Amino acid sequence: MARNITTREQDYSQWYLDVIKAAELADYAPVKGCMVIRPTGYSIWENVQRYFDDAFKRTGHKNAYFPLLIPNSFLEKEAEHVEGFAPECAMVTHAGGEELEEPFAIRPTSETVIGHMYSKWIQSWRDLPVLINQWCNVMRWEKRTRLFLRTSEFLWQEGHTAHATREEAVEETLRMLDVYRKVMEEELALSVVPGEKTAGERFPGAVDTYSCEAMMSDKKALQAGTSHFLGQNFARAFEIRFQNQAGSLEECWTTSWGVSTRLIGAIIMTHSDDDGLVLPPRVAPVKAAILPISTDEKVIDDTLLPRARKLSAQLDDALGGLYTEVDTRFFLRPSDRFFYHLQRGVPLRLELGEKDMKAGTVRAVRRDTGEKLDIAQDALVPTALKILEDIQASLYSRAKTFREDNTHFAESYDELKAIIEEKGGFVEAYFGGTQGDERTVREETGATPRCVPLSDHSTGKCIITGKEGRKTIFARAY
RNA sequence: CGGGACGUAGCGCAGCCUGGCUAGCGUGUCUGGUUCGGGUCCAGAAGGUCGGAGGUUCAAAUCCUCUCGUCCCGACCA
Repeated sequence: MARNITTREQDYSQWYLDVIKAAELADYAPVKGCMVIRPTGYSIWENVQRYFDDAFKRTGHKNAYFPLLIPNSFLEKEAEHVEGFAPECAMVTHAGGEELEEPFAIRPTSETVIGHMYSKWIQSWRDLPVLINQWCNVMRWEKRTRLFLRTSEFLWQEGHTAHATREEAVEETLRMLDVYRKVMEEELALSVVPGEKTAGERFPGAVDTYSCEAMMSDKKALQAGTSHFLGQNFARAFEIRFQNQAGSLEECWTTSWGVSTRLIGAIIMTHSDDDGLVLPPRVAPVKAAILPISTDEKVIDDTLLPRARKLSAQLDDALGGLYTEVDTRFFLRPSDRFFYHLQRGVPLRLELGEKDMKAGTVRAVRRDTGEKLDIAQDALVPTALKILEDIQASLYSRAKTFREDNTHFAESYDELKAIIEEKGGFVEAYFGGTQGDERTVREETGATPRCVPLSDHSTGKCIITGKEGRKTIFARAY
């Protein structure tokens, strides 16, 4: 057992922080609530980014960049938006040694500037749809922060689209939600429930908000990504209008959607164990670590290292990138080197020792299960690829099973209370209440409505009001 | 922002109540030896203006005041 990591049972929050520290994913910055994303953590983000970015491009979106500073007046143009974000905005009041006439907000999200620009760019129905995404940092002055899950500054992607019709915009909102779901499941091995947010959980300024809700290994929910149908709210506020084919002016229908570095927190809390980080191969910066093992310098130089390097090159070739690492730190004992890769979540460790050279094999050890097998060196590449795929698949199915096993149905409010208190996890129940009812549930149970799953259209008697309600998932959330 | 706790070596802590040798311990780091296929063992060494400022005192890590910051629980949130 890792002696530098608190067990999940002892203290889940501490475990989470210990895992991050041991894997050197991030560190605290000198500014309150901010973090430094260290190279290993950033590499994970780059992988995550690439999968999403590819998916956005395939659905016709292009990247652009909008400025960090937003005139304060912009935020005030949309009533709900300003109410939602003003309290957590950092403002720039001075520049060039002078007080500014109008303060600038450091963007908490970019609907407003982008809306402003769209109003200039969009004139005609021929200009639509506009499908733009940006990768950037945003700042929200949160009261309580936690590495990756909630930091004052975070990295994310925000897609902003404008359409001619309501139907198109709704379709886009749901399309991107599904893109999120797919990437999260297939690449990050997260099991998520796509659904619609209730009124109390809606994005400020949105007509409808959708999210992908994931379950962490402590059974708490984490909103892993959101997609908003903004209706004509922002188009109205920023005068994003187009002339239709009949020649009259219409307001656009807009959407926005985002995923952030929070996803790294989701990956950590979904897959890792008490020994440290466990990464799905598809997001791991190093998919396989190759460790030549010997104390004999001559053996190392003459046979082990050349072979290790060759295997590494072959594997990189097959993986289509620099995803393997030859660990040449012979000044460490093998067990210390094992431990190093173990805590960094390297999915596959390949040991190459004198015994292996004699037998013509490589000792492969899986991070997720600890399972060891000896692979013929000739067959290493296809076998390693297969194992990596298997790790990816089994991490996903483990996450899915865990989520399903910890999802319960409540017939009544009392039952919901009992499940939240005793078992935790997701609780499905019919709900058709108001925002006030949502608040009551939160105050009395600590749980909030996470989403109304898209896959379940059933209706039933609301556990609070007794009227008709939709199947809704409640959980305590991050 | 409300309630609670805490700032002492990179990290984790003891010492403080009841002021007083050269401020300790674990771990990590460095050196030498030993060991070496899932965190060896032994020896030695480096590393601290005790969060900061002010005060009380012959004397402050310890007592008092202020201040900055962190963590936990709530409210708010990707």
